[in-house]
Amino acid sequence: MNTPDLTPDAVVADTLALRRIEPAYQQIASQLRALILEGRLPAGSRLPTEDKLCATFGVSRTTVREALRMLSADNLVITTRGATGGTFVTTPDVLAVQQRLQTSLRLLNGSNEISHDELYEARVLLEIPAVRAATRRRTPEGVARLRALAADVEAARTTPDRTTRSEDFHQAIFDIAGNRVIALIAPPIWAALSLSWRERGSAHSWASIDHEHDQIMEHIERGDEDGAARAMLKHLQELRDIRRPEQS
Amino acid sequence: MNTPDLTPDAVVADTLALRRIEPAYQQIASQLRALILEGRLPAGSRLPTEDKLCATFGVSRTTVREALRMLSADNLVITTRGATGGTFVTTPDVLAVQQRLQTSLRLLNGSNEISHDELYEARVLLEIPAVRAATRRRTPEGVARLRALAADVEAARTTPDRTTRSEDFHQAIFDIAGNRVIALIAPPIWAALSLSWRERGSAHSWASIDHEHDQIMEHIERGDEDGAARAMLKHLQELRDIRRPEQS
DNA sequence: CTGTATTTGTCCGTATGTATA
DNA sequence: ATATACATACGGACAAATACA
Repeated sequence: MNTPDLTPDAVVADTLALRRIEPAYQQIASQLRALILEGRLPAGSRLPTEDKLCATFGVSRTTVREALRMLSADNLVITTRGATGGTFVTTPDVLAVQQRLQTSLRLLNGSNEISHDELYEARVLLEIPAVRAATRRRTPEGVARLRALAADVEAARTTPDRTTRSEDFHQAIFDIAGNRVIALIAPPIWAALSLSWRERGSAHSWASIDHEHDQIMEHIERGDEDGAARAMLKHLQELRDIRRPEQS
Repeated sequence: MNTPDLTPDAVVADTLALRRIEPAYQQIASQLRALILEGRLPAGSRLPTEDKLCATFGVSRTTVREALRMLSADNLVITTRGATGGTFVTTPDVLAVQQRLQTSLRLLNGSNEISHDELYEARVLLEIPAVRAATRRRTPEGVARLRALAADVEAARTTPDRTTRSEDFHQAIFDIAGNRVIALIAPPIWAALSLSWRERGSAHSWASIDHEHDQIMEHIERGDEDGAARAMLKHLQELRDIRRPEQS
């Protein structure tokens, strides 16, 4: 009656929509994960003890623990030891999300699924609109903060320190721009980018970078959106050229 | 001699830079993770069997397995059963990265660390530069693909189907824009956004959406970057207004 | 300060399921 | 069909950390 040209096995699998069986620990992890994502287990709430989870799921303690380890790797729960210990639903953490995204981008870059040039272009594509938004939404406090950070960059003497301070300066622009989604996504892209860049800072290039920072700040302060965008683009190109000198 | 106003405990902890002890399974996961990220365990390579890992780390099987579960939750390894089974380093997977980013954004949105408006603005901030890049880098094949997808949207009759097709249309623009970093990041943002949007498609709004798609396509085809950007902005605003009608 | 209870961390031994040769 | 190699799962036990009386 039912597609007689298929093998009996295939018919059964197809008509009943059978799925490959999943290990117990994965099923448990999936169920708990769903509860957390649906908000039925709110952040900070405590899961049952491992023994109770064993009872409810009808599995051994090893199985439950493996499921909990998966959730903790997802940054969905943390477990603490001791009398008042247990497994608790974590509050979402921006930093953890950024670190995870960074390693993912790094791996995708390593396997040539995304290229160096795309990372750089993505940075430009994020940072130009961001500096425009920052110009529109600037506040006296924000501008003052930028000035202080630019001074920190100039004061830094070693290359690693300079790099860190410079990233703070750029991050501050994202903060002033006021979009936390963009502010969250941009740093992992920079980080993945700079992992394959060789640092080549010289006293000469540092001076020109300081000058570019100043120009960006001035345009932001004056409310000159186009000028700020132009200055930022020039700055990013300069940063790229410093770190990847032409190799003839 | 050494900061005598601190408690002895604090002095010891400070001078020796002591760290909180980590469970064995976390240490093992960290070590293996580092090996994978450094590329010393290339994608596809096979880890030692659980028994051998027990021997090298000097721990029991339980501990090794919990560490492996953490790595598998990170999408760094997969394990298969059977004689030729074992634990293998995975090749980086774009889809897995996107899904993870989506759930992260969803959680951050739920805990008010990022707002609805920021998600929408982020979409605009990514999509306007993308449609500009797509216009510059358009190819006849790409434009033909856009036409086909726009026709698919018009042909779709149910609201969910329409939504899916429309996302395909937008995704195609990202593909033509040629930046896989942006193309990777945008969909999770949409998805997190649409989770809190109520679908409210009506026949009337569908017609205007189809018209906007056509206009975007025409500007891309003519190479009119500014026009394409304007049309896209108008379209995104329309999409927002449909789904979030003013609630007076 | 000293148990004591609670809970996770870790180990061992054993049995089962699964895929390959 | 049988053997082999591997992950999966169980149950029991003890150690270690933490809070609290």
